[in-house]
Amino acid sequence: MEYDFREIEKKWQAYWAANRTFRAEEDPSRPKYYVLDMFPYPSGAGLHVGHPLGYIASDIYSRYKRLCGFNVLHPMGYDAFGLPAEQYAIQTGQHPAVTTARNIARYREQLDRIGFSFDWSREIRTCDPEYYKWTQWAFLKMFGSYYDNDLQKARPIEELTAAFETRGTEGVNAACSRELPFTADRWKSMSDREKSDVLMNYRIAYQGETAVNWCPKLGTVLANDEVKDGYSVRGGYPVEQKKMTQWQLRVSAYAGRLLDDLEALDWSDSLKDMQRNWIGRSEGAEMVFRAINGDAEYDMTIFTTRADTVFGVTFMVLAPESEWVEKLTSPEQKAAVEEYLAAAKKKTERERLSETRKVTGVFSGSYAVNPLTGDRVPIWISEYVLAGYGTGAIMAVPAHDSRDYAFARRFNLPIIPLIEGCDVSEAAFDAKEGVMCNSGFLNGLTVKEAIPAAIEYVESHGIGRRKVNYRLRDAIFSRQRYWGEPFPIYFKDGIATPMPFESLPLELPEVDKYLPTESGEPPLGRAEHWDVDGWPIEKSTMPGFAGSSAYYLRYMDPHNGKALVGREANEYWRSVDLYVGGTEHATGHLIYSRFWNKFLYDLGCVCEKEPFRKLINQGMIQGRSNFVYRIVNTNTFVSAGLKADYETTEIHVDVNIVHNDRLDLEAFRNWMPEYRNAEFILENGEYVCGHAIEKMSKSMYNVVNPDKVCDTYGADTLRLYEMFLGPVEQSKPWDTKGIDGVHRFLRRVWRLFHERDVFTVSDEAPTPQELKTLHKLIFKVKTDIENFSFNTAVSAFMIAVNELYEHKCSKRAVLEPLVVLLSPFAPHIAEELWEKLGHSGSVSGAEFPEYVESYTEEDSCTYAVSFNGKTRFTVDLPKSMTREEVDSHVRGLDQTEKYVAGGKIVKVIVVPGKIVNIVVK
RNA sequence: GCCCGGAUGGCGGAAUCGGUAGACGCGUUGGUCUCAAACACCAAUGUCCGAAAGGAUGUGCCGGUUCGACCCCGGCUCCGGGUACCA
Repeated sequence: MEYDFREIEKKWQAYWAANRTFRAEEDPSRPKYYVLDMFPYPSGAGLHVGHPLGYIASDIYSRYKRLCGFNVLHPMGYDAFGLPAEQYAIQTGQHPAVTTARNIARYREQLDRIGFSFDWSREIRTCDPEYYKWTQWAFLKMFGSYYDNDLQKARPIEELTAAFETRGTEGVNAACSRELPFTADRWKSMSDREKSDVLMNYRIAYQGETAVNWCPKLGTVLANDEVKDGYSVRGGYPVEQKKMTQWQLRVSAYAGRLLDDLEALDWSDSLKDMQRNWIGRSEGAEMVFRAINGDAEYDMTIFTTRADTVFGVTFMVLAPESEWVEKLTSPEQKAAVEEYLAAAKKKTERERLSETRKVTGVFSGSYAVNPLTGDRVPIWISEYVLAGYGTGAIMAVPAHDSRDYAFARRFNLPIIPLIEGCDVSEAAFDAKEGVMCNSGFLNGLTVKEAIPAAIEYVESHGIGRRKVNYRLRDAIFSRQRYWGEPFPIYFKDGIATPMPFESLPLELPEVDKYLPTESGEPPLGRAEHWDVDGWPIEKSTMPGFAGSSAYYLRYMDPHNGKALVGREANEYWRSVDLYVGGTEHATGHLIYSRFWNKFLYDLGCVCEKEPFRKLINQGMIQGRSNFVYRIVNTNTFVSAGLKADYETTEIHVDVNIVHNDRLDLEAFRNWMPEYRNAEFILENGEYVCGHAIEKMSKSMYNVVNPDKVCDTYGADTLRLYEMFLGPVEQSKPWDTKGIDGVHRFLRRVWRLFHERDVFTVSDEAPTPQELKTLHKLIFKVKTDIENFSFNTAVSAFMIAVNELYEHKCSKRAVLEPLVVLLSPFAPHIAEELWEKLGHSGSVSGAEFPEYVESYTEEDSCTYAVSFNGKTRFTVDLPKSMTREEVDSHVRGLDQTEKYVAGGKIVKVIVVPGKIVNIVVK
């Protein structure tokens, strides 16, 4: 019987489904292990061979953990709300729910063919009302909470209201958008509307005006991580800055904890670094400068990390969007300032970025008083100061900050050097080193001493205070789109009012079109009866990251109608032990999810501080594109080797009609009507295509479908090959060159169990040699899986099987453990062989073979003999030999004499089991 | 600019602790089987010199530590990722 992978794979996939082999149940008698993949967005294009890479790795790990006796939770679901389905709906009028369901069915079919051990009974979809009920629930909880900076945790907003009733903002240390102190009497005199506005300043989910990334083409706002280089990540449309009122999540309140708790996580250093940079902690001081505009005077606070340079302040700068701009513009400068603001406002985010380092600015007409020197310095307005960071105003020290330096040069402002011997004639001296001068009481101190000394002075003189700032901004949480979770909020007399928990889910209403309304409202503005007792319901929907922020919790208890996750299920599964996914989520999903989890932790809803204990980032599988070269203005195509002789256009050609870079001419003519009559200029009778490594995408015609690989080679070959390609973490192009080798290996495994196509295993006792092969493999596979080094594990299988094959070993005592070892990697063939070995039930119920060290021990060991560091020959010696015995043995060898040749042995170095190094003089 | 990775044969990649560099697979070449092809199997395969034995050389570049360096240290070059007026 030949290795018929088609039959075998179909048979066992059906078996797993029918027997619910991978169903997980809470079982306190067994240790748990939770393996999670980042769930996919089901796009219309289906899966390509790059998508399953991480799923295969996590599946191998899950199956391995099962063999080790763990109760493994390994679920899968779909991140089903999102832009592409909505845009497709706009074009075709088809309801996104319909296309999404269709795409999910297709994904499921493709996933099933690869033989994953998912527990499908726990499947979730973020667009399912029974699921997004809990997304809405969490939002309402955030709406009903504030962040207490003293306790460092979220608390019910009622506690804050109670504090306001008795003492106003006195002694309240809560995260807020802006500090607006008031007394208890003032609070009591406020209208409901005013109170609502005040509370919005503190809620963890709040509505507030802020500069947002507005994408006109998509008609929606976007979060910072959804914008890259001034374009939307989805779609690639230009994005501009705009001031708008939006729902936001006070993620910034958690910045410190998000940073500190990173330490204990088993994540790669590079990913932790990305998050650290994104959170961007910087230690410094807030300092108050007296600002004077004619007769009016104000206390203006700035933030600096270089309090030591305050003696070198020669001007101040405000962000164009800063609220100080209005107060500090003098009548004489009003026209100039307004012109500058208008020009700045008109620029798109992209223009602002492309004009990086181009210095612009305008004088406000006001002055500030340096609190340490009493000097009056001018206040300017410039784009290089950001409204969203610090206080939106800075003290400028051109001698020691290159941005301030560029500005000072451009507008001829004075530059005062503060460090002995530094040269500021050409550039600023940014380094935090040297000895201070021109700095009053700081003179003579090094910079490292001066910074704390300056802060201490400032604090003790009431000029300012120590302050830690974070770069991390609050997340903009509303999108002007249809296909997302509706907000369970309505506006009663204009006051944002939560809908009761019992009314959830608030289901997405039907609309006639998926476009904004004529008056510019989001698509939900088209819904009929989108109100509560006549009060309008919020018309924005939640962003993509809402549904993916707590999905790992829902898998623990997916059918619970009373809670996101029941206490018992949560205390058993706790958190994800292993999370596998791409680095593209480093500053998005992985921040939001950690924030969301911490919030639920504060509420006592979950028992772990962090959602994902260990994280593996799988690399991307890139496409390998092929090109043909059309001679300009003809329908003639010239082979790659000859294209230099012609003027040609490079055209992507479908990689599925190219084999080993040779074009299938007939298939090409049939590919598209315009190539029907194509002519070719061949080399050696073949058309050779050009190639390049690019992102795998439909438009590059380089997409390889896993179904096709399963058809020709089988799922087990696909799984092994994707692992064999290289380290999981590494990005690599999909290149089918080596796939035959992997397939050959599986056929060889099959033949190990068969003699002339008849299943044959013997009960003979294995030889020491065979036991050694087996136990070396057990050890290697175990350590490789635990280190996520699947490529070397596959190599180890190949070596072991080659050795067994050479000795025609068909002994049960060797082959049975081999099947178990192989089962995480190639589960279908393993199940089939396991059954043939006489077992009933799945191999996943077997035990991982125990490694016996004594079988692999060598009685002799090989020494490599080197002279002056260069290895010359090797010698096998008994392991029992002592260092001295090896020494004298090697000295006495014939070969040794040859290499000593006239010289004298100075030193012999013996490293047990490794090498003998002989130094000759 | 700043932060983090990486660079090893014709190719993908091994070498997990400073100890025989190039495992394993692909490709290539030669051979066995076959009427032939496919499949399978065997052998060779870093580079240079040599018929061979053997020798020289070799992990991006320059230098250092060490008996010994792909690995550690210092200085570069190039490539990839993140981030970008964050005061």
